[in-house]
Amino acid sequence: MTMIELPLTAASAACCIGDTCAPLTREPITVDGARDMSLLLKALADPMRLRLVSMIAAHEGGEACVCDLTEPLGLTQPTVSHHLKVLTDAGYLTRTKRGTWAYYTLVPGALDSVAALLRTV
Amino acid sequence: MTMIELPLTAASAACCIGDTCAPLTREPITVDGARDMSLLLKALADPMRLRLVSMIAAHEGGEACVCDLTEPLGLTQPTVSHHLKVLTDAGYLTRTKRGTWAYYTLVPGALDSVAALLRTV
DNA sequence: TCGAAGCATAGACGTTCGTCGATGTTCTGT
DNA sequence: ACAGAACATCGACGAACGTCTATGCTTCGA
Repeated sequence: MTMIELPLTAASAACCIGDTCAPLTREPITVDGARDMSLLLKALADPMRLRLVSMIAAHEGGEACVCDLTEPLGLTQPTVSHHLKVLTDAGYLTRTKRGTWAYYTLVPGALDSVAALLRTV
Repeated sequence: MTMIELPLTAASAACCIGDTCAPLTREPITVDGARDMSLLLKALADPMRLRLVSMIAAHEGGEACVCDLTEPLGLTQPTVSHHLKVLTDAGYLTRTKRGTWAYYTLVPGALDSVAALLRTV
């Protein structure tokens, strides 16, 4: 069987970390699993990025462009774009470009997948 | 009604962040809520700390001393103690000293509380 | 065609983080 | 009382992170 390396994202995280379906409390997580999971958590472990996720979800239509998010956060546009890229690369957000605007949306079930990873006995 | 400032820990995290019981997708999280939640996630967003939590949970009796954890991680004893302190301060672990040994245990429901915070609609 | 708007990227800078060696502290056994 | 074991704390150092300014790339409207 040929194994293919796939980038781990927040949406596909549940029950796939380190090729072990056991929760943390059954047997020790693998080294690779711990690394992947830490990347997912690290992308979320920032106040501004948490607010970004929350604001996008709460925004009308479940989507928001960069210009909607810059002012309420009190950050510059490049910084907001940076945070959005981190969240998108981790699999929490998707980007859709319409005209000159870039609209960001939550990936359905992404947060739930990560939450499932934290589940213990 | 008198409000008392309490340190937010992983065990008490569920439904208490920023005084809002709404999930992230209802209305934007508060500034303080985002800061507190990021601290909880940051404590967990490290490969070695994830492995520590997992190894302690999988250890016999659900507890482990520092000497049990140093060698399998390939870290020095001060580094392991440092990580255990971070996890303990965040509310994920408890410390019990018996003799010269310090035994660490998972706080029941701590991971679940944080997982509940990530729940969205 | 050209200027402006919206966004991404690049480079720089100060801060935080993970790790280490050295040392302090507490407890046990002799 | 003392030597050793187990652990915590301290100080230092390189790497990673968050933020900024400056700049480049598209797209739209005049």
